[in-house]
Amino acid sequence: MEDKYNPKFIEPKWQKFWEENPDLYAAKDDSKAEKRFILDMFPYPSGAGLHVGHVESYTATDIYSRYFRMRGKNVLHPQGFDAFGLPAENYAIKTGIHPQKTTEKSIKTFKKQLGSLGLSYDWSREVNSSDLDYYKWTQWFFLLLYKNGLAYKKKAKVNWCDSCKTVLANEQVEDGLCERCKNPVRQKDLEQWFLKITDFIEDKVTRGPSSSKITPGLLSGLEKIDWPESTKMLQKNWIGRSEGTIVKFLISNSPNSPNKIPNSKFPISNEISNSKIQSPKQYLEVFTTRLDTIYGCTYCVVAPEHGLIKKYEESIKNKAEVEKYLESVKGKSDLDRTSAKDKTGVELKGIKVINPFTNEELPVWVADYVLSQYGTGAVMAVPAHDTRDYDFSIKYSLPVKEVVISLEKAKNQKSKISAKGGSASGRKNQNDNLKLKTKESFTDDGILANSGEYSGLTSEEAREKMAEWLEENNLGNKKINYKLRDWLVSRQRYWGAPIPIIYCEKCGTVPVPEEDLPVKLPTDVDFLPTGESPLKYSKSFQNVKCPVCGAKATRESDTMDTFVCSSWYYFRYADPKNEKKFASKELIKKWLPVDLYVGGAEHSVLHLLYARFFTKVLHNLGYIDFDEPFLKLRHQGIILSEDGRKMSKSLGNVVNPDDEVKRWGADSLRIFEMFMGPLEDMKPWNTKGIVGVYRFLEKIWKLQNKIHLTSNSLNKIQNPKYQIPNKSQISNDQNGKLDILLNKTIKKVTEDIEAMRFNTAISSLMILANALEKEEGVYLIHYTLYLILLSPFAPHISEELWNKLGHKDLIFKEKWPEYDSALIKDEEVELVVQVNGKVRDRIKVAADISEEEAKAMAISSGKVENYTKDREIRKVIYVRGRLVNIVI
RNA sequence: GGUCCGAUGGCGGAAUUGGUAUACGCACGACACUUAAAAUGUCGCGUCCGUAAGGGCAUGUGGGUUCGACUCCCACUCGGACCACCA
Repeated sequence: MEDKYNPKFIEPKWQKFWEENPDLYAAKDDSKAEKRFILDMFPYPSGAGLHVGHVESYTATDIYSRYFRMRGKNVLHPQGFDAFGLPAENYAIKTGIHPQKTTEKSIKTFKKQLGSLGLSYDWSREVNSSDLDYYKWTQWFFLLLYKNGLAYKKKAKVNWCDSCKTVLANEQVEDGLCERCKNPVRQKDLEQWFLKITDFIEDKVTRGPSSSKITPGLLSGLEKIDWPESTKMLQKNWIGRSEGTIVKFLISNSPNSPNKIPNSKFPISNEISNSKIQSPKQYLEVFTTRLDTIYGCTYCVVAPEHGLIKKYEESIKNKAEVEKYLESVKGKSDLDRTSAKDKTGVELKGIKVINPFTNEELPVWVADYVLSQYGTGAVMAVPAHDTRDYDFSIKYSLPVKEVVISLEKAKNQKSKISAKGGSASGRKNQNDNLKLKTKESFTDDGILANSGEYSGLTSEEAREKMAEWLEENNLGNKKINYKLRDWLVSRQRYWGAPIPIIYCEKCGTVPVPEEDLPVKLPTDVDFLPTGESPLKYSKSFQNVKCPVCGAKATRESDTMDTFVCSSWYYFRYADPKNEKKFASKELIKKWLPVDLYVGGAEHSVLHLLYARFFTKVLHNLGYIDFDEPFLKLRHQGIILSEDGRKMSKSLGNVVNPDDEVKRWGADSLRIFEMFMGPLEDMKPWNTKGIVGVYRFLEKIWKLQNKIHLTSNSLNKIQNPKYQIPNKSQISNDQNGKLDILLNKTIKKVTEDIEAMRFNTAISSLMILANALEKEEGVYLIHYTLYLILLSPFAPHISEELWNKLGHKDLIFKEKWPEYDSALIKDEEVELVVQVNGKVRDRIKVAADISEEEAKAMAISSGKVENYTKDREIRKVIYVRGRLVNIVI
């Protein structure tokens, strides 16, 4: 009786076996073999369990891991759980069930689901960021940063979510809304802990024992790592480095204004020089990347929060109007403020500044399109060359003055000028031209005009020269600005790692001594959010003795952003049980950095930037000798639902991997998800598609009945340890074709796995299976090698069939086959014969045919002669093994 | 608005990186097996003309480079992702 492929039976059987033999997948700390650290982003154990996106990336790393194990590498392929976080706490608020309980339960479900997929994790190294033994080290990291001046507390305007009642990092605010609950975020002043990530943007001299070394910064470090270009670009943009200049605009009518401007290039106007006041000069500092446009500056704008307004309160003549405006801005949420396309502002009447280059007196406006946090919170407005300033100038009828013209325009004018033969008329012409063009701003670099001695220079040259002049005269300096802010890590939440700080009335801020770690999360808390951390109301937690003086003191009641926990977890896998250190130096050296990291692109900035920061800190302090944690990074693409939309509970179009495993088996689900398309691509689910993969596995199952022995191949059968037949063996062998195909498949599958092109690897396995199936009988050697190639993709069926062949050992203990390069070359090839690039014939020739012979054969081909008749052959192009192109 | 990416049959996608476009899978159609259906197997499956042999046209649109372009260059159209008043 023929047995049928039955994943329901064989998959649990092998999963049980693997579970009972955890050593099979364990990474060996003491092995001398070359290591491979292959890592998945550890999941947040949500109550919803695993989704198909998890399956996609976990299968990819599993295939990769299994492949490298078979290549004799010492593979570290661990998994763990990012277990702290808001959802569990929110659930606790709703139900009163402690987050620890729900988290434990979710983790159990997750592990069961992961097990049902046949993933080859080394569970002996599991980490859980909410475990005491884990967050002890998260706190240790905080102290490390604190002790090195990289963690500090300051009062700051923070993003506050009224619904979550907590602070959010800039990165967690989307469109002015809370990333999690979509509530509008508002600004609030709070004392908060920050980590100094901005210290590591640029390269940095190390502080560790070898202080002559450099820690490459977050920017330059991107250059040497194998990450998707788009991800690197996102990080670069997020860091937002821009080179510019600080320019000091003299506040001309301040109570302390000087009577003249030193070093000005222009005679000072009477109005200003007659001013009587003679005391320290007051300046408005602006930041600009377009210093070359400064002759076109027609006013300045400060942010509503800018200090100037308060300082010169008395000089402002339209105080009521300004105050009203400031009030209206304050009422706006971040969303209103950034989504408003219409720019608003009010002139600060009575305040004037002086452009250091032109000596013109300019009005100052306040407007909320200028951001207080960026640069100096003040800008010079050049309507002719900045779209925002242009919009604003149109609305409030402010002058527009063009001072940069495009290269082509400059050329045209030059020819006009020379045609007219006089520079005087030329200049006039130029001015006319400038006045005409006020429909929109020209924001590109170009050639300067109307810019005094700088006219005629390119923008780039002008920026250089102008900055020099400013520096010489103490009126400004070059400055690099970044969008990236320091990382705010305080959260007014319970379910996170407590910040290990104690506040003593006498001693002030005191770090918890290392030997007192961990600072344990108390259990006597009420989860209902109050705007303060629930820890604040736990007596057992709050009241402590000051570790320095022993006096009564209180603990910091905020917990850390969960991204702190996930910034270092990959180190812990190297040495997960260490009680003395976050990981020992030797084991870090053995396993890290991570060779392959796979996870969602949504982490392109947050987690991946923070993790790099932590690694750079450790490098800088001499703990480790590498400075990038993840050498190679790949993202799995989002799997859409069948209708092309995103899967979501509310749309009811979520595919549950459990259902698919139940129906088709884990092997089918694994292969199907890999076969859908390139790993990184976004692709829709196709319910019917998995059937094809199931049929493919069924086909392989049935092939076992075709294994047969011919007299020709008897030697192979008698020797159960297979070997690839050599060329002389196959020359008499009817199945020589299959040997060639098998070798080609070995090559293709090997190369594709290494490049993570799993979809084409599977396709080539299907082609070989189809070819084997067409044969009346299949050689054992072919089948044996086939199963080995299949095993990383479909571990259960491969192991079962291997076992049925009578092997005592497991298939994944087998060596990955090498292909025979002599056997991947066809003896005969099909040459395409083209006439003028169009295919007209195909001829079979020996693979090693000479160029002359090939050309001659092609030309004499009957079909070709129809086209070449009566025409002269001008040229013949030969591409070895591919084609002959006859040009007539 | 900016930046980046992409566009190939009815669908997911392949194409040795400038050399046979549409591999592999799904869907579909015909046939075989069956009382019937399912399953399975065989064949077909870009499009147009043609009984056929064969030929024309096709990789979003238009142009260019080349003996030869899905692949390189220019312009445009559409779609997606990210950022979004960062001076």
